[in-house]
Amino acid sequence: MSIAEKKAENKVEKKAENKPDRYPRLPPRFPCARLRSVTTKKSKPGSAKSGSDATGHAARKPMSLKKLAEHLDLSPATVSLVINRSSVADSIPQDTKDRIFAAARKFKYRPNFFARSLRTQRSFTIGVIVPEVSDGYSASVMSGVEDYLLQEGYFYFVASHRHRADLIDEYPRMFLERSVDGLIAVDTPWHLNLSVPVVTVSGHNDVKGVTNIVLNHQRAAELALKHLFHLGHRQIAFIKGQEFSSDTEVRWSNIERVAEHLGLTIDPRLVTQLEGDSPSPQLGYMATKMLLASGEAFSALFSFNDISAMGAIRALREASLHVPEDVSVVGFDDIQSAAFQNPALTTVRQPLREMGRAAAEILLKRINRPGSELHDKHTVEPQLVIRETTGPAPNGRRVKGKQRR
Amino acid sequence: MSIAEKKAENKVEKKAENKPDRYPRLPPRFPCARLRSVTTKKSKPGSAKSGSDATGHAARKPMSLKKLAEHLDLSPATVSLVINRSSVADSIPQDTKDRIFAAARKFKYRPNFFARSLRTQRSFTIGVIVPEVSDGYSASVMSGVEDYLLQEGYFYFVASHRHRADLIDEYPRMFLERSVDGLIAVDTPWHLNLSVPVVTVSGHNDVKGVTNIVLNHQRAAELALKHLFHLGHRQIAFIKGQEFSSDTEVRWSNIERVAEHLGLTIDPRLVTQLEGDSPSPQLGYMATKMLLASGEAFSALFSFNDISAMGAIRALREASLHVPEDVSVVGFDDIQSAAFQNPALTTVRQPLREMGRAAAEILLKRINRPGSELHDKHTVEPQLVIRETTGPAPNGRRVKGKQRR
DNA sequence: ATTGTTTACTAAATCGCTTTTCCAGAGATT
DNA sequence: AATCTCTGGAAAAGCGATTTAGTAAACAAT
Repeated sequence: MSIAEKKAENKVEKKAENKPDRYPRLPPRFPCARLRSVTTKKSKPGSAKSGSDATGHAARKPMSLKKLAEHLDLSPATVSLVINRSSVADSIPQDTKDRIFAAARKFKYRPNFFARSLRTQRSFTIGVIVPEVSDGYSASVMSGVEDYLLQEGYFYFVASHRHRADLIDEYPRMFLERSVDGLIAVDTPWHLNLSVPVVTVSGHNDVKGVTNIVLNHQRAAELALKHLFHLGHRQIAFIKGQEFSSDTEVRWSNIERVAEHLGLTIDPRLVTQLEGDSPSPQLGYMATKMLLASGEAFSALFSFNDISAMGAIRALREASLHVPEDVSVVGFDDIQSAAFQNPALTTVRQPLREMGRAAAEILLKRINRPGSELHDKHTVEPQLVIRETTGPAPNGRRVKGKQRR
Repeated sequence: MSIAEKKAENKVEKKAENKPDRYPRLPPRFPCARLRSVTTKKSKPGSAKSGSDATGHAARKPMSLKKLAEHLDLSPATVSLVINRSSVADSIPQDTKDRIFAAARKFKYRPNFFARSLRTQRSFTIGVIVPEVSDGYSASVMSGVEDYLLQEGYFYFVASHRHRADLIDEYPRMFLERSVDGLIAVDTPWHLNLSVPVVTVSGHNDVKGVTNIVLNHQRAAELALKHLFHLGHRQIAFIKGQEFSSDTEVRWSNIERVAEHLGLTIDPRLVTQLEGDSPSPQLGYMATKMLLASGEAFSALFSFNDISAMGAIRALREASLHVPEDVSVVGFDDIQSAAFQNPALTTVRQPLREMGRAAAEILLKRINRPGSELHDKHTVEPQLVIRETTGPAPNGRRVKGKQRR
């Protein structure tokens, strides 16, 4: 056959151009998306020209497997097998492999993602659904998710449902249509039992097949309430999370339980709830206004999150109450700016980034080892960060209003 | 032919099952990703079972075009043409079309995304590159981007480069490998000239083929400086943005220009810069410490963003300086919590969400009408939000330290 | 009766890759 | 000499669509 002859030619050629630079390292089975997979070696980021040329050229005629094989006088099958480091290619001499890698590198060959995904039924993409990207909570979690995902060669889609029930239903379907390999739902009520692995962050519904990453809420409640209790606070007000927030219920029931253990009675008149889905402190401000309007006395306030605590503090100040002299305030989350509030916010820290990372890690594990037994819960620990918004309860343990009982 | 016979049969069948519910509306050419495209009609979100069944079933055997065609006794070509509302299908009787839509609906047919993208070379996906997802600036912009994108049936990938030059180079390439239809770069220096449309938000490099969405920085500088000037401030300190932040330079040069117009001289000793890429107020705190350590007098401080302004205020307070009595502070961005600082922050608002939306809109326009002339700049207007951190300059126009000149 | 024109579809060629199956030749073994 | 086992690779069947270039049948017009 003429192929044999041509191959001989090629071998000569090959020796001439046999540069020692190897084909970029690829992951075991799926080269596409790894970091640094095909770095152009010395293009200075500063030089617009090099970028322009490099990509302009590559984009004009993206090398296909077939053309590459043709050029090498090999079949596409062989090239594919070698490039994917299939064990079937074990019998192929290093020589040939080197030629293949060299050519791939030379022509900047990159497998077409769609073709590949079409064949393999894998997208190396996962879907992340959050209430709102620009919300600090979701964003922190996503940051952790991304961290792990990109490192593992996965990309992710994001969709914000903004608490619209129809979207909470719709987006997962759309993700599925796009053939994501898995889903992460952040702070989103979850009911669906999908055909791909799902991990939630702060999801509390027990749906079979989904893993929930959750905070140890009992511990969180203990940290906050014991802290206040030891400072002498007995009349404690609470701002619960919004109805739709998936942590609201669990958090609250744990607070109730811990309060009982401590012998603290929770006055229902000192409990309010955030209403509305704005990510601004406004909601906490409103809730606190209501608390104050009720005329009930309280010396401490435990708010659902830091953002609402900020609003609460403003409301207190407007009522001429000093924090923490008159009222102590404890937030939740420990967002970046908590430490820089005036006064700096005492808060219960959630390791949001770590939770995101864990979610991604567990998800990929489930995707890649479908057999492994799945734990339906992964718990992380909160941490109390004491700053300036909490202090000893004022004498008489209340700030104003009539004394109860 | 037997096909004709079978068709006749089918027509009878059709009349029997001809429900008036139409196949979900599809976009002109590409049905896949539109919102609400295939909503299951009355599955209550609350019912786990319905979700489970619906998707469990659909996932088991996703209907393919071929099988659908087979079932209809038509060729895949016909079905495809009809479903995509191709004009070639104009000659097909409404009757048949209805049958097709009905069947598609009945079997929940959804075209395989990869197969389709493979053929059409379009992914209906765009890549968004940001410094860091969990940074408020990026997140707000992304929120706007997402808004428009999802509404138009596009999805997006996110990647955070965290200011690593190699990633700034790498991620766009990875996006390209994934065949995104376009790219949005947020607050990221941009040099590449890619084969797909690119829009930057706050990018200031003139790369041909990329559209920059930018703030009117001259106006922003005017708003802030005139405000301070009219309050009597003459010794104004500045915190510039980080070296790597793409707005830093433009913002600063505009401040210089406007200051000159106003007859304000900027004392180089009153200019510091944020260092490090933490998204916390810490950076502004450090910068202000240095400002204070220099011993130079100033009665106002214009900070690069709200986050750093928070840190600055804390540093000032620690130095026993009152805001705004001793020093007025102006931030930038108007993030959600700015209004809830204590005191509430005066700041220059950037319409970040709108900028993101505009970026997405312009990008899609360029993707879908490649011919249209492209404007390389789209400017949006800032707005001064006066709150509590600015006030009249103290007598003598300085707070402490030796008087200059 | 022949020639257009519609009408209503279909065949078949991709898109670019993966992967199983097969196969020819070389060397080793019986 | 016949059989076996490696080696080194090729063929081909998909994956699930899109889309161009037809084509048979029906009808109309000349």
